[in-house]
Amino acid sequence: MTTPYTFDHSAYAADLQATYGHLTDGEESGVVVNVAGRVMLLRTQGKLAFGSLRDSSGEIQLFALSAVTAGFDEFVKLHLGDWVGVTGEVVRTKRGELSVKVTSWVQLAHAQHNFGDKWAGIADHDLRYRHREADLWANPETRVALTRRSAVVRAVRQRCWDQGFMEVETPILNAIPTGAAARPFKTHHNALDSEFFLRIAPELWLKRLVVGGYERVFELGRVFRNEGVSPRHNPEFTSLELYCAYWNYADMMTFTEELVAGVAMDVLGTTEVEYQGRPFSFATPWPRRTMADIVSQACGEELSVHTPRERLAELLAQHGVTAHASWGAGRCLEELMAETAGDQLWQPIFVTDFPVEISPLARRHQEDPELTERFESYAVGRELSNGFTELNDPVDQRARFEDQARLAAAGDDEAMQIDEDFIKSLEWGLPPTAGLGIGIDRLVMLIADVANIREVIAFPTLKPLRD
RNA sequence: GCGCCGAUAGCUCAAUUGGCAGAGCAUUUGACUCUUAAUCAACAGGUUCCGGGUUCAAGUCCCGGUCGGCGCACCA
Repeated sequence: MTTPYTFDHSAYAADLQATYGHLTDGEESGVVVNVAGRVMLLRTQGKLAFGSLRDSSGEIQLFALSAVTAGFDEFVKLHLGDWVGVTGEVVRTKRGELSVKVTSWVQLAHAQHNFGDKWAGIADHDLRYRHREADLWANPETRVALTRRSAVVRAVRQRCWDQGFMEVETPILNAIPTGAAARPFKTHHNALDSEFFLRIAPELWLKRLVVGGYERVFELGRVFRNEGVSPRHNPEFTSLELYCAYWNYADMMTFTEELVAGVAMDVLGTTEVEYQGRPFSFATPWPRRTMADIVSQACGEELSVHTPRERLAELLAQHGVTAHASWGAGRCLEELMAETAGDQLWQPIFVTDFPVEISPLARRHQEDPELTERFESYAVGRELSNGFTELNDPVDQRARFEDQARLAAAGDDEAMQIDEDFIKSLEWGLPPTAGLGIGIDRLVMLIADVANIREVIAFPTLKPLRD
């Protein structure tokens, strides 16, 4: 059967609901519209039929009568899920349902598979993720979450633009995976006969653009990390990275909280929400506390990066964590925070002043060379953003890379490699600069109030089916 | 990668102690001129995820595998 190549669409369901809300029971508007969508329910009653037409905006009832509707006998044989285009007058039925009284209609596409139980939808996660196109019709909350994701991305972009940041794109195929601590995906270019890695972060490229004179840049894009999959981790995810010349990390914290709270306002119209049943507020300003302060309070004793490593390792052991031989006091302090306080930081907070040992790209703190001017924001017990005053001293950067290389040699497969090109770029001169990274998927989870990252990714990474 | 749990009709789910594999919706057929998850009647629908094993008998018990969920690890 040949179906039409076009349809002269003139109205969306939600617009009709809004425009013709005033019609009283049994009233006819005299206005003829062309609507299209899927028939999600069909109730036939002899020579009458009522259908629920759903489009991207919402639903409107189709009201067909054998005396009025051309091809009525075929209309009532439509399958649930079929796409139809309908022409008819906007009316309200005697029983009060706003409807399009079908005069003519055309099947635009047939649905060979159903869209799940009309009440329960599709519950099977495997089916929902592998065939999101069906899930979107079967489970309205899926459409809400993914639509919200789009709104978040739009708001993030707009706010960055509004602050004078230029959107740029940097390589995804990299000879050296760097800019974060993670295992990369490896691939191969045939013509160049070279090994490439999918980027784990765009950080170093973006800083080179600041060296090049773009003072405010950002990139909103996919990064890839060859790590475990969990309700909070997808192997490919979207990050916002943003760099601003002449700012330090305190400036960037202010920017971060205003960006996130602003995006919540843009998308939800409020900063006060619930996440998984618990109240949560995006309202600014967010508290700022040093890592040492937080760990000290959690452990009930004064601790810092200057505390003897043995003491920190002892405390870690009390929490069932064995400090690896390669861990210095800085790494131990971070692990201790993760064990004692990290997952309890529900309301947004900036954790500041990270040890230099675990921050190879951040500039040393002006008041303590063992620390860096680095922050991470936490919300609902999870890391939301990461930022710092950028290290712009090529000599120190080389030393930091060399420390990383030693870790790699000791078996740390997430340690960074020495990137000579990047060091050379710093030799050309990076002005004082602050940088920021935000996990967009995690931000969307917060704003969409979902617990699983796959619910905010249209097609999450799944294991391919065999056979 | 490790542990726990799950997979039964197109969809959502039952099936007691190991004893004939079921319901609702969808599909098909019929009735019905204001339905709202319409209703009513009837027909049909199965490799119980896959492969082995135990047993007179396996959806159910055992072993192996596949995919998924959750937790741990890793990370954002």
